[in-house]
Amino acid sequence: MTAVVKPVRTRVAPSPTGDPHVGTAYIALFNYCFAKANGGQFLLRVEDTDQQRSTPESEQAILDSLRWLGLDWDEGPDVGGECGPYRQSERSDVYRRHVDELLAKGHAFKCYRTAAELDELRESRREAGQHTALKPSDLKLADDEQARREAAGEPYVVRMFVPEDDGRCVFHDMLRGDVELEWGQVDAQILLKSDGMPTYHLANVVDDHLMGITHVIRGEEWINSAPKHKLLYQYFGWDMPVLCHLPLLRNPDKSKLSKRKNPTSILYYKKMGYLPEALLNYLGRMGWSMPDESEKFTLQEMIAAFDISRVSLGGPIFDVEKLSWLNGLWIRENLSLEQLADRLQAWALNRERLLEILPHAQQRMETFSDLAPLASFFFSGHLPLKKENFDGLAVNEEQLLELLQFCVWQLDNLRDWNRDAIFQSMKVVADAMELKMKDFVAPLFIAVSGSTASISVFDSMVVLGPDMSRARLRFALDLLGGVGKKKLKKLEKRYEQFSA
RNA sequence: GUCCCCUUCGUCUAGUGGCCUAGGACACUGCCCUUUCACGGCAGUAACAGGGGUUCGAGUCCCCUAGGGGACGCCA
Repeated sequence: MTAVVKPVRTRVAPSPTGDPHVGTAYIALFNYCFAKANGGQFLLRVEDTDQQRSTPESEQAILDSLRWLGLDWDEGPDVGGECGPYRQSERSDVYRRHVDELLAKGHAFKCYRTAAELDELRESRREAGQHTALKPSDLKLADDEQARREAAGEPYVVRMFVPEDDGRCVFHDMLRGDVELEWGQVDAQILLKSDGMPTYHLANVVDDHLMGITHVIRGEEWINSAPKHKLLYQYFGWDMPVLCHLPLLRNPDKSKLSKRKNPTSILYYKKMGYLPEALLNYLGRMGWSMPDESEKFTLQEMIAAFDISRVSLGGPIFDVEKLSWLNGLWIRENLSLEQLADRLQAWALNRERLLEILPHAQQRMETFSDLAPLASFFFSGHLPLKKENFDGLAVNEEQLLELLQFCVWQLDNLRDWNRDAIFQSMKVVADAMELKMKDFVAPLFIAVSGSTASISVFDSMVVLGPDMSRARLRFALDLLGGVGKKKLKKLEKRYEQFSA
């Protein structure tokens, strides 16, 4: 097999809260190395057609994070904006035109089914049979009803036709060889939503084609959608890129790496004081190894030795401890004292960061030397807390755990990170637990800043940022023994009641 | 529930049929270095999920079982 020059593109999607996810960097890293090692381009497109969650800020956060890590992307062809969702009408028009083409060729159809009808259809299928995949024939309305809804201008989506017989779809994966899936599992995927936006599946295929993508390296969770994508390429009459599905990064309990169980935001690791080189290096050791098994290597060294067949398929568990060891190695062996001073200054001891903290510190200072004890928790990772630090609070032990757990969940779901939003979301918990604000915030003070005599928790959380704040609360929760599984379920129910 | 993917020390991994008495790294334990703590050095504990094949020979190839994960959305 000979290597051909391949432009490679990776897609990155913002998460609902806008945190750039390490999983995204992981996929990007392998795309980057594959492209560079094969003389191709690394093209990037931030992708999210969901207007609810995608914001210019969340898109920018991902781009900034990748740049911080040193994964610079190449200029790609202009297929409707270099990144960002398909908000603008002129950009969604690209997809509209392609959908019209499929409609005209008879590969897609308009579907006027309502959400309630879909639920019912799925429910009855689940009860009766095996598959829940909805086929074109299941969705079909009587001709007169279809005509009626169309005439009434009811909202519709455009779905793709899929085979309804018993055959199987075979596609090739660079690492797994031929993968076979049953067509019976493939539903009549929506291509165009009723708001006129394309779904990932359509946008993905159209963009890849227009950008001249030859290799798609993505996460394992996409294996099951490969048949849909293959079908779309056939419908359009386009060549399909080579597919490669990378294993998923895992939590210590082996589930897919998630924010609820592990800090997943790149920003968290940045704030924690990890070097971008070390984080990238560590990501490169996830499911991959240098031919000589070196533990420490640069991006350039990784590219020079890159061979995608060296990827191992077991889902690697993200081990913060080993990452920390590696980071220490980088600090000790790769930085001169001058460089270390520069890095530290850029990391936290810079003017902007100081100006964020000083408004809260100034009133509480008598001498300059008061700053360190007052503000040290802003520069810390995990606080040196002990169980005893939580003694003597107005809340009992059980309430304490509940309170922290509720707050963690509340903050997980918080989109806007500012003082008011944080305060409001915390107040919801205080009210639900029928606690006085003073009693309620005391444990938060300890968890976030290490002491009840400190800068306002809400202000502190704003400065610390979402990832570090959440990590502090989670750390306190763990320190206090955590919440058992049974208890957790009960709490989840209670939480659902008052958070909705 | 249905389908797909995966399975070497607790964790990351090496291993592409004989070089495997299974190697390295993190973590852990012990010793050395050291006024302390780290760093560093040395040593130790620890794995081929189970069962069947194929083969002169299997961690490596095939099948079954088990376990884990993922997908089944007008999310990506």
